[in-house]
Amino acid sequence: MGTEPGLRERKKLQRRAAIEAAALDLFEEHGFDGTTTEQIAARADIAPRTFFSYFATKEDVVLADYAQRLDRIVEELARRPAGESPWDALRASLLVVASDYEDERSALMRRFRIMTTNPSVFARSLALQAGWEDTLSSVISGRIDTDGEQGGMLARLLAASALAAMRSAIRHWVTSGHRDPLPKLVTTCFDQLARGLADVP
Amino acid sequence: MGTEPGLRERKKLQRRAAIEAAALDLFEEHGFDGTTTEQIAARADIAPRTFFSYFATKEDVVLADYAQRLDRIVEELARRPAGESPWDALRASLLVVASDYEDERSALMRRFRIMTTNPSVFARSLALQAGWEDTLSSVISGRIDTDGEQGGMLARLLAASALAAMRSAIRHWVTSGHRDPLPKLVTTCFDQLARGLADVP
DNA sequence: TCAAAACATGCAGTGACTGCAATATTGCGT
DNA sequence: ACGCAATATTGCAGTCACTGCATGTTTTGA
Repeated sequence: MGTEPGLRERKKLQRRAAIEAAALDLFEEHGFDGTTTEQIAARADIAPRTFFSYFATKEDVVLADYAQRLDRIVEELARRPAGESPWDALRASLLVVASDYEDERSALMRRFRIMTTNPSVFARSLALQAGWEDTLSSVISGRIDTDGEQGGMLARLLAASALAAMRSAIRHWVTSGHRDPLPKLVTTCFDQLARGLADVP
Repeated sequence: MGTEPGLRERKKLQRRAAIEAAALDLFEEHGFDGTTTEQIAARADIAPRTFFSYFATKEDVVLADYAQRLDRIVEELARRPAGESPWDALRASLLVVASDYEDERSALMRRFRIMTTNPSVFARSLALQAGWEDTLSSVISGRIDTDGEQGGMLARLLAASALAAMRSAIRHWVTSGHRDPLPKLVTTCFDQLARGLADVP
């Protein structure tokens, strides 16, 4: 059970990291479209064919961190006290990721820049976020106290709104040159949604 | 200025429609991945190369209606009285599209079915919706009465939340077998967000 | 030390998509 | 009605992401 990861596992992680590093460098040098998977493979010292046993698509390399982020959110969500309202639980969980983002700002910005300048990467990013929405929605529906048949819709609305808040905050954070710390912006958005959107003049 | 569309324009529309019809049929017969652009071209009686002067990608054929939907929303948004709150204006505008959806239910479901079973179509759909968000956000920021530098973030939050409401409602509409009419579900979601998410138990 | 499982690699192929040059069609002034 | 200019369609050749399969290599656990 609790055995150390073997040589095989370690090599796999190393390789994955090597591919990622090689790819990001090349994307910055020659652009996303200007880089072929062969070039990435060459720089990472692997066979061209091997690239695709580590990443399903070229786009996925840019978004390699999304899976762990989601894990982190779900983990945090599970840690929240049972009495807490779904919205507060979501806020707290996403704030954790927000401060991760703040800490890894420069590394993140590399990926953002590639993402925002390339439609296919951007599209893939949205698809992954939709996956987040599905997951959060089903986790939240366990915390929701509604017996009606529309509980599913409500759960999804909560998850979708939370991610909308997060994305709006991130967008402002990035376009305003990080004037305010991300967690503060995220809090502002969550507060607005908690209070309701009717009062926006 | 107000001249009739010439032969050229009419033929273009006809062809576009022919390609769309051919493609949707084929997608249903052999699946999206199981259909090539050549097959579509063959059935639409055009050269393979010509397909790509009508649609940028194979995915776009499934989502051909998105552009007009957005036009419709923006148009409706412009028609809303100046005194109305941004949120109510968004609600009214999206409700128009919601009843369009309700009316075109069966035609829509064809597209939905293809969209939800194919990751790349789904991803493209999200990208187009992100475009909606951009547009709505900038239109709404004109209606927002906030001088602060965070007005942009607020505008985006409104647009993103409105679309989140719409998507949540649509999802429920589809997965629950259209038990309730879409406009009613959309209203429910908008009401919840107007009132605030803090009160969800 | 050895057999089996897991993995990397090479090869050959498919199909979306592009640029370019040639050809056809339509619009319009005369 | 004619012919020129603008605009579309078409064919061709090419690039590249991605896949299945067969083969060789490394790692593991007994």
